[in-house]
Amino acid sequence: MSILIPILQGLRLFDSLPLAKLAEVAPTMNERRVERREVVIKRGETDAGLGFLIEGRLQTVNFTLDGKEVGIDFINNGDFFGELSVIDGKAAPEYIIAVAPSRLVFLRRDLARELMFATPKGAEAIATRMAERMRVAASHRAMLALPSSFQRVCAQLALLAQHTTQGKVVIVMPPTHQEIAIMVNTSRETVTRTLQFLQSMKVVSRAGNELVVQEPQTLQQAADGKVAPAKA
Amino acid sequence: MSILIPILQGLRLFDSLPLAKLAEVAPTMNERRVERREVVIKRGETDAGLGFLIEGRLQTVNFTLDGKEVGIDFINNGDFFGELSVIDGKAAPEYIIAVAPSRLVFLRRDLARELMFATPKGAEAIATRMAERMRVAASHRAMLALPSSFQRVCAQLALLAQHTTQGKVVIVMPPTHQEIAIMVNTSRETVTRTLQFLQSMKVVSRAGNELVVQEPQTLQQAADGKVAPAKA
DNA sequence: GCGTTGTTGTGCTGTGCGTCACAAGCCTAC
DNA sequence: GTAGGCTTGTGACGCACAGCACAACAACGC
Repeated sequence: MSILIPILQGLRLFDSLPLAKLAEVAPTMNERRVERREVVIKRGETDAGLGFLIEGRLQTVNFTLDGKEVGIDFINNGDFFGELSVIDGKAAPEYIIAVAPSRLVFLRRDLARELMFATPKGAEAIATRMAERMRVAASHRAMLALPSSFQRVCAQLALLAQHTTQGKVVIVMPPTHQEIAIMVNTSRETVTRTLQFLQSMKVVSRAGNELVVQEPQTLQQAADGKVAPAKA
Repeated sequence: MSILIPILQGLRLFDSLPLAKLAEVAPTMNERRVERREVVIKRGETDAGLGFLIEGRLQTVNFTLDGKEVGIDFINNGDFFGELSVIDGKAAPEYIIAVAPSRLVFLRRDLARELMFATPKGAEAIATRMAERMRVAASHRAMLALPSSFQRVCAQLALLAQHTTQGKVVIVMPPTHQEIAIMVNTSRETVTRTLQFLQSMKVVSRAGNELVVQEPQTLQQAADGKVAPAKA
């Protein structure tokens, strides 16, 4: 019996799947470890299969013709990725790279399709997950439409923030300024300046490899354009 | 037997469905006609059901807190919409409004779910369609990330363009400058100026209620930043 | 210790484009 | 016709911010 099974059971897509089915597909999957900056899926690939992120963090990115990097969104623990090609057989629209050392497994396309479509439950699980992705995409687009860079950075920080059990709001493993910049379509320097401003206002503060959001509602107001840095 | 059946058969989601099933659900749907600017689905609604656009054109839009309108994408003949709430039962993330007089029908949520999930074919159809939506969303985001407004307008025009049977490339029922502006996150004036420039370069030209793209590859190059208006 | 490489911080300059303002078409209505 | 809507076109102003340059770190290896 594969050592993967307990890991697979923790994945959202699989949590409704009977153990027997899991045991059936587990032997076909093997783990892969990638370093930071390593490419996981190339744009244009069609047969990468369905990927699952066990540990680490990935980012979907794209490149414009002039070589500028464009960040799309992050993939966190337990998420799957690469489902578009699995569903429609067409080329992957973007690159997926690791932004932290990560562990992943892949499921062959035919087996993935079987899990996804053979049962109503599987279909519902995959549709629900895709709907979630669409909602993330929608909020990301709404963010890109914000008028000022300052607002976009704040909005992105608000999206990244998570509540801890102690009621604090933190961003774990904060992305680099550069990584934030390409997500919100601005320059690295503007991100730095925005964060400087937020720190001077005591809205956020650094603590090791966490970014603590001290005033979540102020951050939200900043994203909404209610709070802005002084002109001079 | 409902007069709707032949219409429904023309819809992409239904083309693999047996006639008997269609006849079963058709009586529960009734047609609705909306005028330009009328709201079809409000943000926050949860039980609108699955909508189908028979004729006309819809646009998904959102509003920022300061009242600015943000265009997301267009829904054209034969498309369905409102699937997110049907799948996950959560609130609609955006408004859907008519940009042209339109005819639509709605399918109740429970029946829609049955069609979508009861059979592997239905599940595949809906997943494929959602994958298509995701790809559109991806290309839309890639467009929003383009550095200059000029490029974004050109890229949006390129997305809207369709090939006719005579090998010409046209944009039928072109959106107003304002509508383009909110889609590409720029101002109406910039859209006007971009179009003026493109017309002066003979890249596009107006012909009645069509916009003819005379030089599709030049338009694409403009979107890629290879062609730009003169500084002065 | 030293060098190397990646990240963050800050000043300066130029300009793209958002915004305001207003003119000029083009509808439909009456 | 004239009036009141929308949509399109164009000039002028000002500022947010991209881009450049460089300094100050931190983290790693040797």
